[in-house]
Amino acid sequence: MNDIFLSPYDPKKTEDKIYEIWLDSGFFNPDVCIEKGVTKKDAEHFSIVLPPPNATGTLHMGHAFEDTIQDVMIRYKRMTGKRTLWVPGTDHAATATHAKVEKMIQKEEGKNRHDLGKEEFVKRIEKFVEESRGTILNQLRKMGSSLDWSREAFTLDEKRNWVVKTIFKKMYDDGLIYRAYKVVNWDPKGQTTISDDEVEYEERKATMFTFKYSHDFPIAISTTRPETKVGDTAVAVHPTDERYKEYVGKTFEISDFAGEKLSIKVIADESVDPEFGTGALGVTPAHSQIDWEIAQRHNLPLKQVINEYARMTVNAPELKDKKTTEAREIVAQWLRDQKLMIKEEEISQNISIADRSKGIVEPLPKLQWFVSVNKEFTYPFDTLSNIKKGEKVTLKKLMMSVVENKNIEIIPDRFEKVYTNWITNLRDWCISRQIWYGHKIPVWYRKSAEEAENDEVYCGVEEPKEEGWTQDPDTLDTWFSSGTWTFSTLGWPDDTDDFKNYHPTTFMCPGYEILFFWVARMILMTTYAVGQIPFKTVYLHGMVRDLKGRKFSKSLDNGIDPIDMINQFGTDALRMSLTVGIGPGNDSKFDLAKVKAYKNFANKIWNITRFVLSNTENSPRCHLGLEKPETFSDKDSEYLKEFEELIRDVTADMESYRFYLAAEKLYHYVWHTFADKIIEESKTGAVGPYTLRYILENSLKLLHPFMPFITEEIWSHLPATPDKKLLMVTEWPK
RNA sequence: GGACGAUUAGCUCAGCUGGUUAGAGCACACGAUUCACAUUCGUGAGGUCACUGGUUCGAACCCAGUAUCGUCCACCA
Repeated sequence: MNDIFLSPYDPKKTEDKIYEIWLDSGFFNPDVCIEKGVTKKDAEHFSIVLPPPNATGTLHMGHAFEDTIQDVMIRYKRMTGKRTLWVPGTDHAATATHAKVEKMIQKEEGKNRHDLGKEEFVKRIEKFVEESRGTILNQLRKMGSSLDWSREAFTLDEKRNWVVKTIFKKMYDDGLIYRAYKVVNWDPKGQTTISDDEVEYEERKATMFTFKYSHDFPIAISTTRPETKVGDTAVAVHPTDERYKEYVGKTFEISDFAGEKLSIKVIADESVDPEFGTGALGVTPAHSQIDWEIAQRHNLPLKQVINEYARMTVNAPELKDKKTTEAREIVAQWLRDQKLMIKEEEISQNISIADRSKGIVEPLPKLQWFVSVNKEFTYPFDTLSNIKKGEKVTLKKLMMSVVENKNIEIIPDRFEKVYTNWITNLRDWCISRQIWYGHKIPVWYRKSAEEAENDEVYCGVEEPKEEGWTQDPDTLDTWFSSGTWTFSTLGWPDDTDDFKNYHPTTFMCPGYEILFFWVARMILMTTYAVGQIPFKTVYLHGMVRDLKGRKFSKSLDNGIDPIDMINQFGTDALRMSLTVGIGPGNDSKFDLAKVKAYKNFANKIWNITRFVLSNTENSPRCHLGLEKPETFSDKDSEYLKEFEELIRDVTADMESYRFYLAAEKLYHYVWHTFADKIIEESKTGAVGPYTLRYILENSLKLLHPFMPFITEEIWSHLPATPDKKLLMVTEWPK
């Protein structure tokens, strides 16, 4: 027996060394596995593309959790002989990175991005991203992740940029990407548009004002934002509302409303709720999504009164350049002074917040790029089981059908409903952003004499050759590129071996919070551009929270660094604590005691090995490796049979992605059956050395996906068996 | 307003398609231990499985409803 077993297990002496051995072996790369004969060339594939962590700093406990789940599946599948590939990568995370670096520069140098200029600012971001990537990739290694580093990708590298441009052009040519002047979500703090998904809601107290525009105006309206009312062009009532019927169709000129001239047409629209407020809605087409839609239906003029900095643009001197919050009180006071105010009441309402900057979203009309989810086009592929070549489809239909028809399995399945409900209500996706870091929109304009809307437009993967074209200054929503992740990492649009061999990928493991942002977008992009599903199974994991059930956040300062945990307890202990008993879609509370318990478990395995080796290595019945005795004692037979059952159980759990149960069973078996019963009984001679060695060796195999370091370390110290090789590529027991 | 989830031991949670006396870890009590391991072992206490009704030979599990907590979506101006 190696002397190493005489002292307690020390992860620090083991983990980095073992990871180097794995790297040197090359077995993280399936090509090497095939070359060296540990995987059959024609074996079924199992592939995962790592959800790329944002290159904005360091990995947190949620990443550690996510990485563990994936590595558990990857290691298990590799051992069962699958052609197993796990592709690493990082995400440029446009908005998040942009904001983070701008904040850092502001703090350290007191400058904003405009002080630096576009070129310099983007350079600084790239430098920051490069550093973060290094940190993140290093942390992934510490977690033991068996990622194929030779295939590493970045969402903003040249290859991925090529894919993004290719798909943008394809969608543009298909009429699925269009440019339009519409009311969008504008984030005045981040100075960019954002998509509907990036809007969060926060409940706040507000005042609901009820008033009339003028004493001559017959209808009272209610609003929480009186300052926007200087931009009203209509009042809408329900068509059946008897109270206002006589006014419908009439236009009222109001010579002075808080210093502005208004022209208000009374219209009838089904969308108005006659029960709410006065039953009449002041329509502000430029500053409300819903009002914009009403205005479209009734051909109403639009009057913008607020700018990108959330300041008033009207000419009235009391309001001009005022912040909207100031203007609100000025208009309210004017209404009171004019005796036009009818009622003021405190209500609680949801206000829209930009998820990244936390700025209050200001709906503004802007000329932006959109992906149309409801426009029909002819499907060009014959590779999806439910949609035929030549069929008329929409992006929405594509996204819906592959989930409804179970081409893609979502675990836990309750999220299927959440997904389909979201798709049903999906509106066109605003994809252009006014930030500097990200994929540039592959569109060029040539000036026309008139307004921007009439510019000549060129969309292409490469810039136009002739003179006089200017590229669109905007960048793309980061999720546009993330949506291509499963196939852009595998070489598409080229007909590469990787793409043929590993796509559709088998498994995807994101948190449920990015079901819409990312999972849905991957399904959209892949079914549209490639004619395949991106993955067969999506395993949505929950969030790791602190012991009080709160999110980990900087403001609470309750973060726990996975690397600290690794240093204290070892990676294997951390991995077990993040696996056992945490089912899909469930949030978990991170408990130090649990990590400690699995550190103890690691030591238990260590000592079991010490006992088994010292009691079997000189046993005459146990020759080199494992020579099976001719007859077994009753106890031997019983325990071996019990172990077969464990193998079957654990294997079945792994096959159906119930690794959180498999890990628990193994823990319980190894400690309370193997150590406490079988080994104790072996001391009386009732259990033979073959049984001990057999159970030890096969337990190591079963535990390896969960606790790769200690199992590989112990494996390397076992007396040689005929097919001695790394545990990570040893066959899974049957 | 809509959808979904949770409610099981003091705490954190398992319990996969309904099947003996409901499980684990931590914590607790008592005891053991030079002979693999004090990062140990044994024993024990501790539960109306939120509540009400129903289906069934049988319910923590299925159905209907109630309560509390939580999440997501929509958003009324």
